[in-house]
Amino acid sequence: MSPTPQVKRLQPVDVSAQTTKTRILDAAEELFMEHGFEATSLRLITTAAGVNLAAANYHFGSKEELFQAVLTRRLDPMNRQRMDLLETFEAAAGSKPLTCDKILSAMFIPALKLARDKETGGKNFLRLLGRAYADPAPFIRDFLSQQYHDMIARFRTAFAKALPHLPKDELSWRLHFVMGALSYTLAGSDVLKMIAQYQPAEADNDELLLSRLAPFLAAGLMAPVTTSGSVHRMFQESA
Amino acid sequence: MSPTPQVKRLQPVDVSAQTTKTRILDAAEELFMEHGFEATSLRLITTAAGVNLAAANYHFGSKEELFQAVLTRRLDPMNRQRMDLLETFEAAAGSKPLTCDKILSAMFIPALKLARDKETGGKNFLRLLGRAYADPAPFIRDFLSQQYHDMIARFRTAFAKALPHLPKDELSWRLHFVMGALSYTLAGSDVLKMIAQYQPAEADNDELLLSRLAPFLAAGLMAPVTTSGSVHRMFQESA
DNA sequence: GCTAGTTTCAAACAAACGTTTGAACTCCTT
DNA sequence: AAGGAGTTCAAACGTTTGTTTGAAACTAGC
Repeated sequence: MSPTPQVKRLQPVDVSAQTTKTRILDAAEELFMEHGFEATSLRLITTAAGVNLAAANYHFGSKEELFQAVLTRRLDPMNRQRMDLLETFEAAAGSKPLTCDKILSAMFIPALKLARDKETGGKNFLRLLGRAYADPAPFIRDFLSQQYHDMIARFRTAFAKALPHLPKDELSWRLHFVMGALSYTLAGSDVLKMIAQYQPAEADNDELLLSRLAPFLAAGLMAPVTTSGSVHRMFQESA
Repeated sequence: MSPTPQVKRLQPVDVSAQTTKTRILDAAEELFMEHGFEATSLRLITTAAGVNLAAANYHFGSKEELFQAVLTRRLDPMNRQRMDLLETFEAAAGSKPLTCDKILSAMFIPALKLARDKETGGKNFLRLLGRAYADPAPFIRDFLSQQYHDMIARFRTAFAKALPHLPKDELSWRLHFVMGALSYTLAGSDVLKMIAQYQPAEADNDELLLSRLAPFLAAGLMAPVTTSGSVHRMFQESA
């Protein structure tokens, strides 16, 4: 009846073997992505991971801490890569300011690397990240704003050098739009069908997707500053 | 003991008086916005509305149907206004194609009207809409894609006329980015603090917010088409 | 002023939730 | 081989969830 105890270990020293902890993380990553935080139960996660229900609380403490662990696992290295890459670009450019495209590529390339390196996990994570960005739960928003704080500050100063004519507050807004469009695009993948019915084969190709997003955002960042009240004027005319 | 029955009716014919149904809708709009769909219980909604718990199921059938009713109440008229306004602009322009700014304003102005007309409900709804756009729940995504279908199709042809040089699939992507940035910006309001710490007083001013978003998006829409593989090249260089 | 139809109400329903518990089991050290 | 820390397990905990129920309250029409 006992499950063949004479088999001592099939892969005895494989450190990267699917431990209970990583099995939970992987399953949670996929399910949180698919259904969101609230709609995903620990029972669903542990069943998908093939582990006992109590293992989730044992290894991570609570459901919220598990969610944060899922995010940290990949977000932390990715943001570090982004800052490192930006620094590399700046060092290569010497005293000259970087172009917007170059700075944007420092944001996008680590995301692309993540999407292609790990076969399934990477793409799942980017989608999960995009959705977490829009989640109203305070503990998610607080966690993300803390995780992103350094990276955003770093890129803001880089963009400020690239766009010296732009007022500081205007730059902050545009940076906000950039992060929004990026998150939303990553989270998409089915709202996407609503607008772009063409070439469904490329819908899964994150690289082509970001190669279209980058020029769009670069142009937006470099747009001339509008005189305030122009939309207000438009509104008055048509009301 | 009875609540002053001799007062026949204070506002006897006020059709817009707070009926149970609209009280539930108003409370649900605010609470769904604040906590999301899954994290908002019917008990929370009915308590906030000051009505009995069973009233929600009695008037709307289920929680999902209540959510859809909340969305339809304002989304339907807003999208109709958007299409009407676009038609007005096109009629005024005669045979000449509209500018991107003009088309974008046809998208934004009805949203602005909604945000300012009804004191609190409007802003709540825009935020709720932005969050619903990122919600993974299938019934929400299906509902929204159906609600937006006609409007998106209408604006796509308008943009196609304004940007005849743009390939059709490229336009679809950019339209996707526009909707994403718009939704995300409307949903923001606290992720916002993460990036734009300046002028917190204007953080609540949707008009100024959209007046900054519109030029950003117009520039993105009019960006030159990039040769494919440029991001791929960037990636290869830095890897 | 009674009746038929609509709405409100308190109470209960089964199901699912996150978390805890204490015993069983595994594996490494001594 | 024994012991002990680390891990897994089935079972149960108390809440909370969306929804249903049947009686009470209300609002008309005749």
